[in-house]
Amino acid sequence: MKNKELEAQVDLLLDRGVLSQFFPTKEEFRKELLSGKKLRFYIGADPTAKALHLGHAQNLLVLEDFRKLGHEVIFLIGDFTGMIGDPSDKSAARVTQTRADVEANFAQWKKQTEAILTYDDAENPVQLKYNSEWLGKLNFAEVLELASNFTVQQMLERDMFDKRLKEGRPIYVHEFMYPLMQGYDSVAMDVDVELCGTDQIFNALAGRTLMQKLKGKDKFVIATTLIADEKTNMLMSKSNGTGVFLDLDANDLFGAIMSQPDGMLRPLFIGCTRIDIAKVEEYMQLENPRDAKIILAHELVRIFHGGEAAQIAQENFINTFSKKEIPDDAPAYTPKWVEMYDAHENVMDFMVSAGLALSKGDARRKVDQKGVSIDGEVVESGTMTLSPDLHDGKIMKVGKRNFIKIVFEK
RNA sequence: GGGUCGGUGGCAGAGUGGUCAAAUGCACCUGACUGUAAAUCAGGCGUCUUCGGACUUCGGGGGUUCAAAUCCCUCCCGGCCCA
Repeated sequence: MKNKELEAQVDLLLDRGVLSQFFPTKEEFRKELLSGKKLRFYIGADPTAKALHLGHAQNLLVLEDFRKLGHEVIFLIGDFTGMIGDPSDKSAARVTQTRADVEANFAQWKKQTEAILTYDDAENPVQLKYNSEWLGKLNFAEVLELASNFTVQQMLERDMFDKRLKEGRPIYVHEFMYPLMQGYDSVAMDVDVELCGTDQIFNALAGRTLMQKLKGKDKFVIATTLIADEKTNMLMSKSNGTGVFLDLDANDLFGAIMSQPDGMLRPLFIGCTRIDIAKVEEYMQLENPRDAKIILAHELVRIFHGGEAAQIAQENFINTFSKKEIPDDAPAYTPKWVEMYDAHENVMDFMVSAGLALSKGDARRKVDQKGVSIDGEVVESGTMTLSPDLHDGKIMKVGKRNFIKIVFEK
């Protein structure tokens, strides 16, 4: 009886569509999961940014799923590997981070992931580890020993290196070490399963090799799909303008989801929510994709900020964008008194000091382009001064989504 | 060690004495259109401005010139090839 139930849960997870590649095979992994053994899973991330994004969230949700199945799970902070940088781009290769940077970043991460990872479970909490703990202790001889398990040709098989070689771009020797380090993480933690994105398979397999050679153990590598637009195959990323970071507040997160291209809908539903697949397909059939997007946005905000926040964010969004109403929770800002002119700031200065424009020039441009309005009335001149009589309590709108309430001191 | 090419705006990448605040693409901003978007179209995208212009930018420093991203010197950094 119990087995049937487990089997159903395992299959639900394996077949959802988030997990796309299994090493050695999906069947063997499934068998292992059903064997009743408690497995040790891990997923790693380099703390190179202040905020995690939805791609991380997708993978962490899977980690949590396995935790709920009773397995031991480790969230590995790659503080050591982060100092070298995954060789995905050259600039990252030379960023060195201090211990303080790493810790500051991770403090943010923890806050961002508390909604999806259970750090405080009494029986089986998500464990945190830092890979500097073991990587920092290896001496040169040990590193050489590790390196002797691989050939240069094997390293060159990695697409990234191959591509760079062909393009005549540099490959630094220490970058070859990256897969080695990530691989050693597996050995040091003696894990049974590594979860990663498909872009990390090469590194994870290096760990599989090391596990076999050093421990005589077969590590599973389970890769999640990267979140990508179904129509264009464009990855969700900051540089494509579709990156969604987990440090957004409820309103901004809602808006960020709503501004995703339609092709991102299904991947996000599948990867970043646990809404039933059949239900997801139902949503995908809705006549207006916007409605499905609202459901998605609502669900994601609910996951990260709670149900109430999701409701409010949704109402704000509909009022602000669909009905073009002005949100009533706009942050307030007080115009400064300018002694020299014996008056309050003009519109441009106000925009700059309230953070609505980067510079006075930027403010001027926005006004010239009719992008600034106060209570729905377009501001024609940037030199118009704000006065308590005319503007107190009114809402200034800059662009489509930036609002500030003008509040004078009484 | 030798040779050679190079370091330009958030990124990629033109420009090689004045017409350069520096083409173009991406990213970004504003407007129009929409389903919020995407796509498309229009405009913008160093700072300040009394809108005439002023000021600061092309790896660092120094120089030549009426005039330098562009020429020279020097330092720093990198690619490629040969050894």
